[in-house]
Amino acid sequence: MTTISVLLVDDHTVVRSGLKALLGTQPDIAVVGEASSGEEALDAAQQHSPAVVLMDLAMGAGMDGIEAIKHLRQRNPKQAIIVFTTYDSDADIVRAVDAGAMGYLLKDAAPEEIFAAVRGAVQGKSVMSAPVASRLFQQLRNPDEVLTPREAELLSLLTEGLSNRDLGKRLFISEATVKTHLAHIYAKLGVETRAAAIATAIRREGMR
Amino acid sequence: MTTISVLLVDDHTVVRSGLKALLGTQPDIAVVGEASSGEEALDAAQQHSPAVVLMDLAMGAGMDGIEAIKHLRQRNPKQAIIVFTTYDSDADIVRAVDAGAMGYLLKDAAPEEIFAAVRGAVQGKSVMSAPVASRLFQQLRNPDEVLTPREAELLSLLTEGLSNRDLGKRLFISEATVKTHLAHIYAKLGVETRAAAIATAIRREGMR
DNA sequence: ACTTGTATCAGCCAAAAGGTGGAGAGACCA
DNA sequence: TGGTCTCTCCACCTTTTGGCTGATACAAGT
Repeated sequence: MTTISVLLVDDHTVVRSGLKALLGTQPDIAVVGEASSGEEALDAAQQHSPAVVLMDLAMGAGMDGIEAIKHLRQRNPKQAIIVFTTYDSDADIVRAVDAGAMGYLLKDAAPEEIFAAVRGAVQGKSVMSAPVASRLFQQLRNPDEVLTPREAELLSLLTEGLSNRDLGKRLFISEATVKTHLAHIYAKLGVETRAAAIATAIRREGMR
Repeated sequence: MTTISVLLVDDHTVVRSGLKALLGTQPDIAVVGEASSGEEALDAAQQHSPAVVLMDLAMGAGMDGIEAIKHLRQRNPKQAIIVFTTYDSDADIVRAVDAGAMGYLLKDAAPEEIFAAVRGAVQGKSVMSAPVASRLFQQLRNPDEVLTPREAELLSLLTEGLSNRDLGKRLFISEATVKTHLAHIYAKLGVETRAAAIATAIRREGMR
């Protein structure tokens, strides 16, 4: 039996110690490091080269989870990354999978689910919480209504109340392109205005 | 030295074990029970009569945190209840304090903060995370920023994505009046656009 | 009686957003 | 190679929104 080394990335101290306590009960799993931000995660991964990285997507300050995942994948593609977060937002799921996440767990997952995800990840298996899986399944059934990564990115910024101009600046694209993306997003979400899009996004997608 | 008995209420297993691990390092604090829902919390409180209840506001199903706090206070007013949650929503803070919470901690609080809150709570002291305190302070300082009932009604409909015209029809007022109310709402929320108002309302005020 | 707060309405103007109909570049796949 | 996606950009036009100023009416508290 090989021991699986795990790196925990979460800006909440309690969540980290909770995971550590839970994973500590498993003889074949060892937490080798902790990080509370994306930047720290990169350092810690460099230092410990864990087999699995358990990462929260929402980090208070600095690099967000998605960015961190991309960097981690780039440096060590063999490393399995499991997202461990509170919400099952469509956009986040798509972006995380796109960035290279192997699994997607919600924080209310049962301990057994977490263990299974860690063990599965090192074998190249994708393990995800049921609500997440059902969302992905639905997306496969209706590919027309799935936002592209770029659109999801826009929608996410949209829910922060930015104007088209600000969106353009933030994403380094012209206002015209912003409007094009928005039109597509509206069509896919089945709404006519940005207000409705934001409402739909936050309510339906669990965005915050 | 008296040992402080604590009951943990959170629907996330990892958060519970994290808190347990953290609090376990303190000789004067003992976790005497855990619950993952409001209903369970009431039972557990009855059984263990803990000195302090650490409770998450957002519980997946059934009774929410606020309801649970009210019931707990009713049964045992001497018990100190500390809210331990992820977001510092204005509405949640007010409602929790109103329901009888002694403290309000955010999940990214440092361990020392948590210990201090538990110890302070049994002495009747209110301990809260800095962002929470600053919000409460701001509310006391600026009663001007409280929405009138009519404005709140509008804001609520706004978060459903309605246009000014639709808002007018729904509330039987002219579009001009809608615009007036909106201008007041924007000023009070400190935003310039309806998009930002919706984002602020849903995120900060806990509207869903 | 006077002030304050709330709710209602109007008009004007500038800015932002949305609709329509394109179009080119790069990736990927059959 | 041809088709399909995705992302990017443009122009033109209409609708919507927001900023500003000002007004009336009613209720409640001082």
